[in-house]
Amino acid sequence: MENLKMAELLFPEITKTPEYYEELYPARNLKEGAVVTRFAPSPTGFLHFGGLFASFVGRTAAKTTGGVFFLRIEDTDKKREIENGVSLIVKGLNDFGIEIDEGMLSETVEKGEYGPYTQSARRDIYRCFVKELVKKGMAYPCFMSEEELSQIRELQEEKKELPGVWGKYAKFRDITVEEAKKRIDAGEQYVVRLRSPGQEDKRVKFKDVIRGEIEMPENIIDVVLLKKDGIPTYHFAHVVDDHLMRTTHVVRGDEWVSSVPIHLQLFNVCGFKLPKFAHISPIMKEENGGKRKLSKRKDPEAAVSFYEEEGYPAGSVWEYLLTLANSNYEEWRRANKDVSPEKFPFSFSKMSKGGALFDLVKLNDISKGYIATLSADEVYDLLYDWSKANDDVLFARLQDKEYALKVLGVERGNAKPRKDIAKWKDVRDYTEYYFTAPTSYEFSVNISKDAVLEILENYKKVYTKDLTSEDWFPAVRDMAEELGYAKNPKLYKENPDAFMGHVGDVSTVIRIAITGRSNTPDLFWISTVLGYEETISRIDNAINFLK
RNA sequence: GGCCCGUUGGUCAAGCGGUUAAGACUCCGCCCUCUCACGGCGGCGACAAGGGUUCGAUUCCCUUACGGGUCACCA
Repeated sequence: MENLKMAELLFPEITKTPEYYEELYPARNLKEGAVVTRFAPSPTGFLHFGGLFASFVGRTAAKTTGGVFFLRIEDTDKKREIENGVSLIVKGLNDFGIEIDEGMLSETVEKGEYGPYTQSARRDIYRCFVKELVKKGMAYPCFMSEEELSQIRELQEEKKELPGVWGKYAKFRDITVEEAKKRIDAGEQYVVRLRSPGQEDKRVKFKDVIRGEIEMPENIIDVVLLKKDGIPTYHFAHVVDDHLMRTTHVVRGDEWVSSVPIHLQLFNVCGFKLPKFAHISPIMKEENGGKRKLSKRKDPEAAVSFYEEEGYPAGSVWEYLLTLANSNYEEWRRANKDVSPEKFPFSFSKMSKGGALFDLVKLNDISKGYIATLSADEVYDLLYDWSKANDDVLFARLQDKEYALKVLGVERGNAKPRKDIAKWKDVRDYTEYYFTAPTSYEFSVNISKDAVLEILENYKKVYTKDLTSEDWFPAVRDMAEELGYAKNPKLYKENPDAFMGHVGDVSTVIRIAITGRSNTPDLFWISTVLGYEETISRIDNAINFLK
């Protein structure tokens, strides 16, 4: 009776019952084994790599099991919230192709039957469930002041006891309705706390799908359920939301494992079925020989916008994350070259328990491999979008699509495609010579100026309009031989004194004349892209430069 | 400090009582080759330390060290 009165005193405006919500959000009709999970960030800043990783894992788990992945915004802390926080997260997710089945699509728009997906819009739901707890005597109003709280904390530290409001320190546990009413009428503010049924010497066990069995002391703290502003804490909101949204797997960072005993207890007192937990280890960064968590403030690569700005395609980042999540992915990838990554049999239990160091070199390697599998058209489209926002010069160059496709198509699409582009930011420099003729040249010191001129003059005669790719190299080789160069490097090495050099030296001279560089892809194809006139004109430029 | 978790080559990692301790990235050779890239072959390089248990421990237990997380009316 007392409990019921207390509930009405605290929550007079709540008329709905938990049953109402249970019916409103029925069990999901999904096939056996389907994973329902979510990404539940606070809108406090840009999406960071750890968040992207967590949502990626959730997305992958849902996708590979025919489940649901949704985005819930945890905005119960108004103080830390920033403007456009939701948009920042949604954009970050979009940029990397993390698709959302349900939840927030923008600052105000959402989709799905289990909403609202923003916690601030769920106030009545939480209050309804807290009211129920009060009715059952499992929760109570607490009028302790901040000073009192820090006082008991000091005392507890002194006595080396568990800090927090528990047992004998929970002075409002048994407050009467009369007293509560008196204090409320007097304008006192209060929080609602759980009356923890935990016992000091008991332990709880749970199984994390990544980390396995974990055993910890049972929670005995009367945790805050509703803050003085009537808004729930993370702990309570998490329990109510994930129950009502029918989450099967709670995927989140491993900073949460230490509060699992609280969550376990909360699910229990509410009479909710327990979800499975998947606690992901953080991605680390090396610093001064040590490891530390990738930091939003200190590390540019912590912000997902870094990858967008550098021009790592979503597919590259996706594959990198997959190798980070399940290390057998690379092996699977090699065995299933043409299969979509979505078909990869993702497994929580294969995830690493320790934090992995973020490895940009590895990302580059994976990205090169990924970009090498793309067609010139695909590269063009991705590059077009990227340069539009990030590189005006490149963007202007891409306006001549026909030419750009030729440039991007050099040595692409064959059995051994080139792997030399890791990110779009590299492209401008990498393709520079297709768009601007070299203005200065550095020919090898081993070859005299006269010899260079001789090679170039002769090459103008050799390089004809109708030359094919099969004929090109033999023609260069013959020319080299005539001028006194060995027709292959081996011959030259065997008898260096007999030759002026070898065919490689000759083609390098030509290469530098045309591109200004000593290392480039196949010269014939470069010339083909440039066109006959341009090629000859560049040779002439080089000749004039030397004279 | 209490409570959790972790520690296999420079990095990411297989391994789950008996293995010459996989593989990938990096680095270094060689081959292919007109340069570069690709590709192929090969090499360098590891079970944090000490105790147990066991015929036998990288694998199981304990201790130590180191690293990480957490102990809010923040998530």
